[in-house]
Amino acid sequence: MGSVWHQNSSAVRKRIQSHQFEDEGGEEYEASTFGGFTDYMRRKKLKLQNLDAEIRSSASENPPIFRGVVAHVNGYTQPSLQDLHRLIVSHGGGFLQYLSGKTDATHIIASSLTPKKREEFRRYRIVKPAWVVESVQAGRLLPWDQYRVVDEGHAQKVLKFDNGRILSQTNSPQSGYREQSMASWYTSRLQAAEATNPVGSPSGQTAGSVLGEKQPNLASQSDYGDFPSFSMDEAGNVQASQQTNIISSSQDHESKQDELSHKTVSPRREVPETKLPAPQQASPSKGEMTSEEYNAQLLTDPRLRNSSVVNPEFIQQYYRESRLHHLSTWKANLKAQLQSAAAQKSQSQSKRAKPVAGARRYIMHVDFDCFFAAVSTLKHPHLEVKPVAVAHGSGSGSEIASCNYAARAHGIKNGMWMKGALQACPSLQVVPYDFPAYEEASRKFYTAILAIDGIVQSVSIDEALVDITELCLQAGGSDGRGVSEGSIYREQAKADEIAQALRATVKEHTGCAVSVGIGGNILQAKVALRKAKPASQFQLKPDEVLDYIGGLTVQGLPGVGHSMGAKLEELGVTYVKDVRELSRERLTSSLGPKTGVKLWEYARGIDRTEVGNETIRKSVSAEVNWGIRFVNQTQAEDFIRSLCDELHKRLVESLVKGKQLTLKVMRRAADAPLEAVKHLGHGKCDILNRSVMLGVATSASETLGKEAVAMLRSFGISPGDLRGLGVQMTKLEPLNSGSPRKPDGSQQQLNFKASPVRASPIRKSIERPEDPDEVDSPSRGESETVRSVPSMHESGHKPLNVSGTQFIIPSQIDPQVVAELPNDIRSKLIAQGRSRRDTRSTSPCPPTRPRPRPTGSAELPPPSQLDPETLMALPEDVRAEVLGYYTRDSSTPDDQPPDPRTSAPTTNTTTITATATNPARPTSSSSSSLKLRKPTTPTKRRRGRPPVIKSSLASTLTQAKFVLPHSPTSASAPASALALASAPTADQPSTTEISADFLAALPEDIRLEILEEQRRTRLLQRPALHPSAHARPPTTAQTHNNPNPAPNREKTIQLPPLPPRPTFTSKRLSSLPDLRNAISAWYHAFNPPAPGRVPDPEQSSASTADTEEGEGDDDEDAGPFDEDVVSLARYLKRVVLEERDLEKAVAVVRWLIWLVENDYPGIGSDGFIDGGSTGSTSSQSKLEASSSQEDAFRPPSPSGKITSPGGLQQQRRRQQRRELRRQRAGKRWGDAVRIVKESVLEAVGDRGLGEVEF
DNA sequence: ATCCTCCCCTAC
DNA sequence: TAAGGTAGGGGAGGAT
Ligand SMILES: Nc1ccn([C@H]2C[C@H](O)[C@@H](COP(=O)(O)OP(=O)(O)OP(=O)(O)O)O2)c(=O)n1
Ligand SMILES: [Mg+2]
Repeated sequence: MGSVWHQNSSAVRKRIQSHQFEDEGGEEYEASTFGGFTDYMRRKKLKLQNLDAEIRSSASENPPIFRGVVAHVNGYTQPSLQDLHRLIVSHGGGFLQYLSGKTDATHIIASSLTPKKREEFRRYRIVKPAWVVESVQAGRLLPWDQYRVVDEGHAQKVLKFDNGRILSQTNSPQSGYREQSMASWYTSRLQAAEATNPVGSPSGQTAGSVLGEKQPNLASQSDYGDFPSFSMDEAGNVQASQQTNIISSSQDHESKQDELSHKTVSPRREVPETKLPAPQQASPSKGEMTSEEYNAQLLTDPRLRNSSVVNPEFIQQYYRESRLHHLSTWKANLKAQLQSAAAQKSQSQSKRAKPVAGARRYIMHVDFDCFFAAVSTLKHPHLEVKPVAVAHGSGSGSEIASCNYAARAHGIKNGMWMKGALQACPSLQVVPYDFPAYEEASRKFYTAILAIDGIVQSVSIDEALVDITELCLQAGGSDGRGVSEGSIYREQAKADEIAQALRATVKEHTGCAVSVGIGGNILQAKVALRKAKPASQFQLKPDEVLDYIGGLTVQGLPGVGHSMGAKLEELGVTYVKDVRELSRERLTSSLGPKTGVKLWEYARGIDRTEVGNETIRKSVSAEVNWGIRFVNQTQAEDFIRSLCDELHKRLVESLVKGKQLTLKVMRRAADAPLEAVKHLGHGKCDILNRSVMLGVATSASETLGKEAVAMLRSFGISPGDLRGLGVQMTKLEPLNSGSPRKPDGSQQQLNFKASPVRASPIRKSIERPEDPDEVDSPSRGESETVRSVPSMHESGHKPLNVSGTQFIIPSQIDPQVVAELPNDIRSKLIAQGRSRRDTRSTSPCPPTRPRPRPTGSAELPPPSQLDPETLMALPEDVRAEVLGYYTRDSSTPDDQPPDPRTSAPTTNTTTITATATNPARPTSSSSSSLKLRKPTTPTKRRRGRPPVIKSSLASTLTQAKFVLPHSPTSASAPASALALASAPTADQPSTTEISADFLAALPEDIRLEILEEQRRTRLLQRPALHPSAHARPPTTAQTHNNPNPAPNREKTIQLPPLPPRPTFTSKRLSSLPDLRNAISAWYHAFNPPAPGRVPDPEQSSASTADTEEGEGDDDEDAGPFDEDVVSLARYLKRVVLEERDLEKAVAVVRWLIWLVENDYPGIGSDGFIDGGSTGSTSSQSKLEASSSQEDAFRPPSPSGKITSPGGLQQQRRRQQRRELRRQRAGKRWGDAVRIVKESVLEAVGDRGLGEVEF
């Protein structure tokens, strides 16, 4: 298998998921059985069907304690949904089976919530089931607040272990009522305790211990406490006591086992204690260090550093050692190879008349016995009869990929963690992986299988399905339909014979045993294999099918895992035969149409699936959820880009490109310790994902990297809390048309029609021949990714729904064009096109809405001629310009009316052709070609504010942006999108590059940051150039043109927040980098960081622009927009009330204060209070009052303000105005601070918390 | 009805 | 120490 294979390509669809990763609990893959998982969502559905009526009627004399309460139960709950329902309804309450977005449930009952749900229910009172139970017991409605589901679902997770089972997971359904019930405050206490006890403390398990349950040893798999690396001691002890035996590959002998065991004893790792040397910290509430600090310390150990993401070669190194990665890769390659072989075969020989309709069939399922273990053991013959397991080491968190039958006799299973395995079998021998040997054995195995004249389908590296119907029927001498006993006998004998021969062959060539299951269909072959298993074969005859299958456990059926097993159990099913008691309807209503039918059929031995069906790849992805320990955002972003390079490589290998990119993130759960149980493992996490529709299918790593980074930023996750990252491409298309990369991709042949291709150069940058990749996305900033564009279609051209108005799309932009824009830009343009969707989905995507633009922007201008592809193909800076132009427009509606641009543009000179880039998109675009209008004016403009950020900024700041981080907002909030990060960013292409002058004028820290960013960008880009497949044009040179490598433009500016400042950063803030970023960007947008703005060409232009608007005026634009302020205030309030993260809110306020104080001493802190009115009310009024003014500033605002465009004023005048404006700005910022502060205080009051100091 | 997105689940 | 990847099936629920 190691050979090289190719594949074909494509089609579309798919995405990733998000949920909480619970597993830690059991063995990851099979072994499981952990009790609790059972329910899970099944209930979700079942419950929905009860009717209140019955309940009510049945219980009437209960005190109506729930009068006024309308509840909805989410997820698994200990008193079951039905019970809760009954309790509530019978005690005067209302119950909603479904929560239609806007309905009115007053309370949500849940024991825990997934991040998604959490977000979805953000506006409700979320209480634990105990509230209901205890209220009923008490005979009165107890205060719900005491039963809050803390934080997110995670919070309580800790408590979960209840029955001795390990439920580690957050939501795992299982928790018993008890834990759920006591939870509430109790829970919080525990959490607090935990928090306090940082990582290191060996006691990491505080929670567990407190509860006392902690589970027995087996807990091993739980991420909660068990053998966290920290508690190495524990682990060590355990190990020591057991003495593991590791066989080195070269020599075997158990004798050496001791080495390892010994070492374990020492507590080596940096012990927890270290943990806190923490410098800053100081913070009160959580006395722990931040995740970044922790990671930094952790990485002090060179060995750890080497095995974590910080190592540049981490990805390669990791994949080289990842068995699961190998399994997946092998499988994909085998599949491709076999499919292509089959295709060729069928082509050459037309044969294959399918067996007649109702004919008997003979299918073999062939599989190596404990594959890895068997092959690895070949090198250690003497271990053959001992319990052996294949793993990377004998440490407690090492996973057993495969274990032999001797080991299984002790209860060990594949996927189990070493700790548990050693407990079950102390004498377990651990042998190392030998991937090349597995490939070799597999190669021989497939060779033998392919020698059979049957239809082959690979299942995995060690497993295959072979349809030998034809061979058997031939041997039997019938068409397979007759009932001649003689024929049937001969057929069956033939099948056995084939299997026998195959097993002998494989055994002979590989030295390992394979077992064969034979049956009349895939299902039967598969279940027969189980019985065949150790080194044998078994043919399940037709007349034995029902009995045999009926005696299996439902989970023994393919496709039935813990979740479905639990649902079935709830339906009273344990064995397959029990399924037969259920009607098809019952099954389909409980499990879904397809699943229900499939199960019904499986229970009767029916399976219509054919062997060898061809399939086309629908997605390509790359992810790493181990070893992820970042100290800062840059590392995270660099890593993501590396992953994108990997993804790019895989896309090219598969000859596909895709239109939808999805980022998957594993974030340390709120209640998870900084150190996972498993060494460098992800531990308990929340899984989040977000996707973007790329207007054009691509495989360019730079594009992927930018989009992925943007999405990552939009999550606003503290880098130290990241535990896993992945990128996936879907909506695949063949790479065919243009070469994937050609240097210039220029021409995608197919597409562009129109204009001759030439790079257009708008502006300087042109020169770069651009690599397609480089060009791709124009802006980089963090934009929020809007995935929106929901409607986009395959062809890509479904217009976005830019429905109307919301976006202001500049006049002439064609929706299609918009659709094609890179997402960050697009998002700006489009605000929320998807708002609806947003709502529901998780994504916090921000529908960024541009500021409220008064304008009716709604109308889209006549379609422009911008060819999206073309646009994508442009060099980044050029594209930025173009986009900036649009952006600008959007912001300034005024201009539009006339639409000068439109017309103009068209005519305009430069046509951008696809210069580079990806082209490929065939068809599509051909039609449109766009022309740009003048590039020259970059437009930077924007209201008088600062150069950078333009509208985007504005938009960003609007509510949309300040959305609670983790979750997507629920429907209600329009704002859901968050994209904080993005906001600042930049969209603004206008700014394009950063001039030297401008840089010079920046504060040192910022400047360094920018430079660093640029450097990084450059580095990254280059590499991309060589991607194996194609060589990219060395174009890089281009960069030179601009003083600043283009890409960064403003974005850079906003980038990172300056470390220096915020002292308060120490705390939680660090976890909100994006938030701070957004605030900084927002603030600096109005208050340029550099003392005096510098005259820089770019800048000046920017300022000029400012002037334009601003000037016209007066400065009204001197300060922040009220709506942004209000938005921030609201957001923070939500942070306090819903996210319940007061510290974060306070930190943000402080950050703002700090910024303001810096520029306007005295105003930010207290001074503001005087002038302002007091009370929130006043603040409001104030806002309103000012608002009128402000409108003027807004770019979009329709008010005619805009005025003199040309505004080139003289500097003096400008200066004067500037000063004036400065004063006003100071006042406005002071007001902003006050408003925000009050909002937080108000929230604090609502929560009944004590006072807060800013 | 049918499609689409976003998950969840399963398998090795 | 450990290397917890990856793709497809399918359900829920909204849009069409
Ligand atoms: N959780 C798992 C399950 C499997 N594998 C790898 C190692 C196995 O050897 C190989 C094949 O998986 P099988 O399910 O076929 O298991 P075995 O071949 O080990 O055992 P058997 O087939 O005898 O049950 O896949 C793994 O790494 N991790
Ligand atoms: Mg096997």
